[in-house]
Amino acid sequence: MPRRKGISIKDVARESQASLTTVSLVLNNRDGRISPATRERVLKTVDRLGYRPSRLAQGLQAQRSGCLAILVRQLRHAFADVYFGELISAIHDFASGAGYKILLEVAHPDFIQRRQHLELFDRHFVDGLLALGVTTFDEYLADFEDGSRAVLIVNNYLSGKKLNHVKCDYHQAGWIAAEYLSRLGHRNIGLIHGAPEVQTTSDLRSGFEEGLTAAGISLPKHRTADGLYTEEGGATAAAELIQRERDLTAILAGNDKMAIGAMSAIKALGRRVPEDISVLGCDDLRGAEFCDPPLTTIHTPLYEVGQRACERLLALVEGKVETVEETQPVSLIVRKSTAPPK
Amino acid sequence: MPRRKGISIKDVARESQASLTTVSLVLNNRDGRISPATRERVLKTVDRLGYRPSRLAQGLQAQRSGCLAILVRQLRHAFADVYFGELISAIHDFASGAGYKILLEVAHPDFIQRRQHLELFDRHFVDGLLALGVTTFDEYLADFEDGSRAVLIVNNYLSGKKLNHVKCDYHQAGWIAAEYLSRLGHRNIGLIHGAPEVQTTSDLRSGFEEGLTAAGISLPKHRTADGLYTEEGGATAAAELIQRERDLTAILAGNDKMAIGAMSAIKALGRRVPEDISVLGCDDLRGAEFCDPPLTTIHTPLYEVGQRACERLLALVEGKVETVEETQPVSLIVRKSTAPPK
DNA sequence: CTGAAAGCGCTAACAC
DNA sequence: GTGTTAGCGCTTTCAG
Repeated sequence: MPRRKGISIKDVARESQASLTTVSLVLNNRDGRISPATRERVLKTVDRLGYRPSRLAQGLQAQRSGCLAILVRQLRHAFADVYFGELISAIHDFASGAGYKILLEVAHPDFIQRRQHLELFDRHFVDGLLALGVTTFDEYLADFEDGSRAVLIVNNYLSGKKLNHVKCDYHQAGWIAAEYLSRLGHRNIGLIHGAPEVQTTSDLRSGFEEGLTAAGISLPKHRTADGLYTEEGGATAAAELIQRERDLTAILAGNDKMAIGAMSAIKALGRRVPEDISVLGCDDLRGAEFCDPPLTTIHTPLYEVGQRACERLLALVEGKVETVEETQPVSLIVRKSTAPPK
Repeated sequence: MPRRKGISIKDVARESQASLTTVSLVLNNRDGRISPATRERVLKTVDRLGYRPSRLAQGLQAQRSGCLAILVRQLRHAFADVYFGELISAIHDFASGAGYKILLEVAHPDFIQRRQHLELFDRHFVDGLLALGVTTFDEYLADFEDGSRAVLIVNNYLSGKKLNHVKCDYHQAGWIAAEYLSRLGHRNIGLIHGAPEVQTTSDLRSGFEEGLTAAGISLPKHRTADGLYTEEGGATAAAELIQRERDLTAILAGNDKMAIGAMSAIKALGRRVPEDISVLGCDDLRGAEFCDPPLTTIHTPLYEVGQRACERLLALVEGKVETVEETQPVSLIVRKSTAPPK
């Protein structure tokens, strides 16, 4: 295999009868002082030789790599998850628009134990890091509390830890859900929540409970179940809730996946959605629209959160801001999976 | 935000009373010639200072970045696709085991037009590239035919182009499907195929046709339909096939997604799977096992293909091989969605 | 056994 | 306007 020759700035300088400096100045548009003729000559040569400055050398000089890391929680098939996929797409789009590359990392135990999350910065692999799927178990994140490295948690946060984040308002989501279902006339309402180690799970739940309380409705423990944020988990949880309380008329699920699982379980039990039981999701990811019946859900602006997270991270990287703590509003999308109780 | 100080090899040399060379030799285990005492002293200092060599400087010196790119076809939510997710996970796992980082890129038109696929190499962003979701439309890949850059197509290929690849044997998959369905006794068999611009689509189809022919069965055009590789597409295609030929007793779908879509359409039309119509998938991704009924499918070893692709790419990067053209065997996984015709 | 010095490719003071 | 030079952090001859 014929290896690339490797054209350097020296070659351009020689071939265009100019010095290294001149070439560099032209290429970096610091050419207020360069004569148009020279400029032209240099650019022609660059083009002819197909010269491209080495990022390695530029990075060494500038002490930055031009890369950002996406650190994803270790989950089976993390990269095959629509939720993460949506965020990754958003981040990638924004980053590449800003001239940054994206490095993919998975926070498996070995990665953490070898302190690679720090090495990423200290060895100049990346200039910043976005953490996805963060939970309270992720104690390594405390290493970033000193703010010496540009790190930002995407669509989550850790209560009590001083860590940058951009997220949706899950407390508001819970409140909106409670208000909507109670206003439809539901009284016996269940909750299928996600993994408790995820901070936003608690937020959704507390918002939901507060909203229900405001409407004079309680959420006893037997009307809640863990759906593990998966479809199968949602199905199991729904079946359990119905078994525990046969006159349940509505269910809020902590994400769309669990809502879809819940709907299939409800149908399998011979009940109808929404005639017998209303199901309300949360996320509004692709799929929510196309399931049967189309899912009423709380729209969390994930793509926007991903983009905004990336934008704010770059502000951190460039030292333009010290701290980022942002919460984006959510909204209700009414489709066909909810109705007044019979 | 207090920025990192940046400890360099110089600091270690000074603090440990040794020269740059000595420190470097110790760190790279080229220390046959270093006295144990010095060695110890250096390592202590490295540890105390928390020194980590800069990848930028090392890379500049070695003329390699230690990164590999995954270039994914531009699709809506490419990163949210189980198929790509499985491959990306496999590649990431292998690469990080081998000390390489993964860079994520999407082959959108702008990326190609700016020839960033070449820039990735020429600017030393990456040492190698894996292309996912390749189609015959991807003409930019011809730029890699000269073999000067380490590039490998994952689970596909381009007929007529001299490009490295590691893939599953989709021709065999088609043949196995034909043999299995015909042996069950089916004669009126339909095919829901994927996008024709994907080479493996043709392979599956030709293998299927050859297998059917060998069993004395034909596959007229009206028994085939495009399912776009999506669930909705599979559903639409199945409905159409059944409408065209009411005594169809079996369907092969080009991937599991389309098979699952087909099953839901069949059930929606009041037919049963497998009693009325058998459905056979291809992929055996998570989901195939858990749908209703569990899907009989052709298992394509995607995780293994991803790992192998990465391994072979590294061999290309390191100049150990010139060419890679590998095809992995597939196998039939019988579950509950197929049965003899009534 | 250890160190001085060159050089990877680039940028940016600082001359001229 | 343009060129010389030092230096980013590291590895690697080559001397001692």
